[in-house]
Amino acid sequence: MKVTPQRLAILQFLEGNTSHPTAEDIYRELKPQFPSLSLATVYNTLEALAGGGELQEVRITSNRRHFDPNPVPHCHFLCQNCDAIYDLEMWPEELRVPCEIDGNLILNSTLYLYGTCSRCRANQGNGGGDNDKENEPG
Amino acid sequence: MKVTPQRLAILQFLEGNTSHPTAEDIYRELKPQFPSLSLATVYNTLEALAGGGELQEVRITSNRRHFDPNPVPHCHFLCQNCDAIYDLEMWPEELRVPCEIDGNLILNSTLYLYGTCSRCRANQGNGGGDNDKENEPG
DNA sequence: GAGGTTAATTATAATGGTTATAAACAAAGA
DNA sequence: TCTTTGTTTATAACCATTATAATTAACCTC
Repeated sequence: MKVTPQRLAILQFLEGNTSHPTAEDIYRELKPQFPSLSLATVYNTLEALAGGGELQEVRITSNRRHFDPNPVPHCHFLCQNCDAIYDLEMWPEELRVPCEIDGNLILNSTLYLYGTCSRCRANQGNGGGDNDKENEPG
Repeated sequence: MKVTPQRLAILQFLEGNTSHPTAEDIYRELKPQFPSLSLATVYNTLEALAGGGELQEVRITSNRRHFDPNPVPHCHFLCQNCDAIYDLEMWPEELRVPCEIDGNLILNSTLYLYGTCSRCRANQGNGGGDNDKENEPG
């Protein structure tokens, strides 16, 4: 796997990033610095990194793939009010892989939670708006 | 919500069905008995039933929605060898909803497992083929 | 460094599951 | 039976993702 400026830029953008961006998000962010960057390159790079276990895909929403540079198993929480995706460190004991359940060999697992995040709960309690889709977590 | 022959047929097809069909699967199965049936009707009906909590969507594969008539929380297991989806009754204690984690209100959750099913493990042990995509469970 | 091989990047077209649309139709109640 | 209202149907649109093929750049060897 060759080292290219595009791949370095994508890796650098993802490093420590907890916003769970989509390929499109990454493309939009890097395009100004990399006018020649192609969306296909972003997809190719993410595919390669995910395949190598260096990041995980997050399929918590119906129609988009998000990406998380943290490869350690943890669960993801989608706030259905503001659409933000949060990392939660909780991970059930039963899901330590590899393991065996009813004769099946379990090699991998995903755990997605849905509800209302603490920030939105506070806003709603204060009589704030119902649907703060812009208020992503910091 | 009106009772129509199409909806009854879809409900009847799903009742007790553990094969986790897609909308397309249901459409293909029912089309012979219902020549006028439209794929859009299948989607509409599934959407309505899922919204009413009478069945659950299973988004265990990358690009297709599967449906499960069993609304009780349980986890889903995809065999990456034969592509079959199995129900597993295991459900971690921590995932009983509603609950609260780090101040977030959790209302719903999904748990997907990936690996090799017992049937494929047995086949592989016997020197059988690697990729029995046709061998769906009975 | 220069040359050659091989893989990556790019722009763009194609894919395909799902959703939207609007007209035709049928269920349920009066 | 009539009317209203929601449903079905066929089809077009949507849009995230993938495939394609030509161009370009990384990396190895000399």
